[in-house]
Amino acid sequence: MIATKFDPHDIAILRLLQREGRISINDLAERVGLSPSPVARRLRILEEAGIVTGYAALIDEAALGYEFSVFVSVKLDRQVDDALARFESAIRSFPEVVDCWLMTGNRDYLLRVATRGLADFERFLTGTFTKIPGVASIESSIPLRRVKAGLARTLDS
Amino acid sequence: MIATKFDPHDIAILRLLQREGRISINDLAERVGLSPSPVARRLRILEEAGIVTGYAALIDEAALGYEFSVFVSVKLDRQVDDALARFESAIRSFPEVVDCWLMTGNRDYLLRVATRGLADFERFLTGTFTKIPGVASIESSIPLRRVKAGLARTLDS
DNA sequence: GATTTTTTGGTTATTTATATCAAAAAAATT
DNA sequence: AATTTTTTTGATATAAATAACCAAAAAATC
Repeated sequence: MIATKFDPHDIAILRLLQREGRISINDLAERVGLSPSPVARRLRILEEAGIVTGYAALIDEAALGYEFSVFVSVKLDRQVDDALARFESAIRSFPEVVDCWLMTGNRDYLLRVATRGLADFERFLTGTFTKIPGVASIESSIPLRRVKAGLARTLDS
Repeated sequence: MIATKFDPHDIAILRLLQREGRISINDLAERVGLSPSPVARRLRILEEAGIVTGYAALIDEAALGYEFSVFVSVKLDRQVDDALARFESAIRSFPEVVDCWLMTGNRDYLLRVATRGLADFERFLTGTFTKIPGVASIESSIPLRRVKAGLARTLDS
């Protein structure tokens, strides 16, 4: 099932929903220059085709107290499928791990961990993270500030 | 204006909205065990207090063709405010840059760039990115696969 | 150029959101 | 401990949005 090509109306719909995920169909329709019916139908198709995978409320991490992020790069003992799968399964179960990528190069994973502060981070690292079997070494980098907060590529240009 | 403390109802509302950003107030109410009115009011307050900063449709990057991400770490010539501000302003204007952090340590910025492929990435790098004044050196790391896709810390635990 | 297919936009029934207010619950005061 | 005050809730009514249907228009195909 190859995704059929999007026309400019679809792009306009996606672009608006990327920034205003709770906008009404009526408002959407007005701003893309169509009537509500076709917009609702197009959106339903985009959802069913898996282009729009969901909707999320954006919540201020700092307001919740999770303003302290750390980038952690990880090296595993062995890089066989089994070891990767076990590591990834653990990662997915930790709410502290916000984002995680399998990397090329000399490090195996890059992830971002969000906690309430250095103390919480240490607790997570020593109490939980390093207990994952197969973790050979980790390297932490601490950001000062987020410059641009992205979910996915925006349809801006 | 300090954010007033959240009670369990607020947490439940935020948790659901984090995963189902377009859920109706009625459904929300049913699932948090309140009637619609107080849920609507609580949500409005959370929005006005800046806890909920917005809503976004989650769009499959791959379906749009932007399946190729690169992590780029950047070092600037100088680290004076002026240089940082100019760099960050440029970064914010590039839709290719999905995410960007100001870092401690020997590198100044860490960012993720999403493009259609290696060719597009090279075009962006040589044609756009390296033209930003003050960029001294860059280092690219290529991920194989995203293991966990995060927006922000989830309220799972 | 006629026919088929796709897309649109109007209509209506149903669902959802918003504003208001009285009752209940919680907190504060005496 | 009882009363007052404040806060939160839930019901109701009104307005708005959504979803399903269908005929008309546009686009594509032959």
